[in-house]
Amino acid sequence: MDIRGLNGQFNSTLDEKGRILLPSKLREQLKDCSLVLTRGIDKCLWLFPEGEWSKISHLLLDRSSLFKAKSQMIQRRLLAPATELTIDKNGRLKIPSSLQRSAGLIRDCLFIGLDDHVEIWDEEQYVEFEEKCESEVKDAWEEFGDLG
Amino acid sequence: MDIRGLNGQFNSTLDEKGRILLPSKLREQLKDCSLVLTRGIDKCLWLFPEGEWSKISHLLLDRSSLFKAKSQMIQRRLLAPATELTIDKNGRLKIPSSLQRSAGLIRDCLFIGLDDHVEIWDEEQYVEFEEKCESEVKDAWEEFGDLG
DNA sequence: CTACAAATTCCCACTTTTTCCCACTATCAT
DNA sequence: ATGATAGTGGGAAAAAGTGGGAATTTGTAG
Repeated sequence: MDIRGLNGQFNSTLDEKGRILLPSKLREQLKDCSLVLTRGIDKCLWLFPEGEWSKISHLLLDRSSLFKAKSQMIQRRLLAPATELTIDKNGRLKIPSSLQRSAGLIRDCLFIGLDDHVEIWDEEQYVEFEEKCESEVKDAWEEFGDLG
Repeated sequence: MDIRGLNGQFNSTLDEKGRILLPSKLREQLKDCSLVLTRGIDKCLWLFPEGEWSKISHLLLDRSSLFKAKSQMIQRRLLAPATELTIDKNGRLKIPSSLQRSAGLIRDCLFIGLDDHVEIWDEEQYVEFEEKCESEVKDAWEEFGDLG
């Protein structure tokens, strides 16, 4: 199914068994979708409704070739780690341990809605990342204004 | 048999006898195929379902010539090391020691599904390789976005 | 051709991880 | 209070993963 309008920022904690509660607002929006989780471009995970993900993955696969180093790398980095998730009876997701590690998830996490997908960050990692980007945000904002 | 849609990223360990467990999801997908293992282009091994491998190997042979140094090189590097594997009763593969050496497999390994084949990396080698490629991935991703 | 060592295969047993359920607490509105 | 939703934790069965001994094959030197 195709979902848009995912938004909001929520805290949630990962337990020792690698489970994390999907915040209720997101759960509400996503309850009828299959979900796909994969590594994001930054140090986070991306959670997609299956419909949105399949658009992206097909586009990538169509353009990829065993003979092109770049497309192989994109496949390794984004397509391969993708895994289908289900929401358990308590509304939680099980994050595979390899994905926990790649995003550096420890315990306190952040869900960030980005319209067609949701990012999952380790809270500490995210604060760090945001600081690092603060100056870039200002530049990006000015640049953005020039386009209008 | 012809298999597509191989994906996922899995850890597995090579034991002292050169055996490695094929992760259960891949095992499920590959249980009815003969498998071919050969050296990959990067420092890894390539595991192909026989059907996909035969496409590739024929393609390579068709384009190659005794008189061209490059095609001889490709034959030596990719076709010659190819060996047929079987899955044992416990779901493991026996990796010939020459292939272990060429990919630098020690103990902790990574299986990476790439649609029509699976790569087998030494974990440490892969982490190193990925770091080296991280910026390239970001560029490729932006480029990809411009096409959509 | 035989005898011995090395390597491979087969099989069993153990450990770890994952999955499925259920129980408990907290908060809020009725 | 009471019942509903949100959030946490943990036990136990099942599945996945790991190691190693014994049997069998292979290869080699006498």
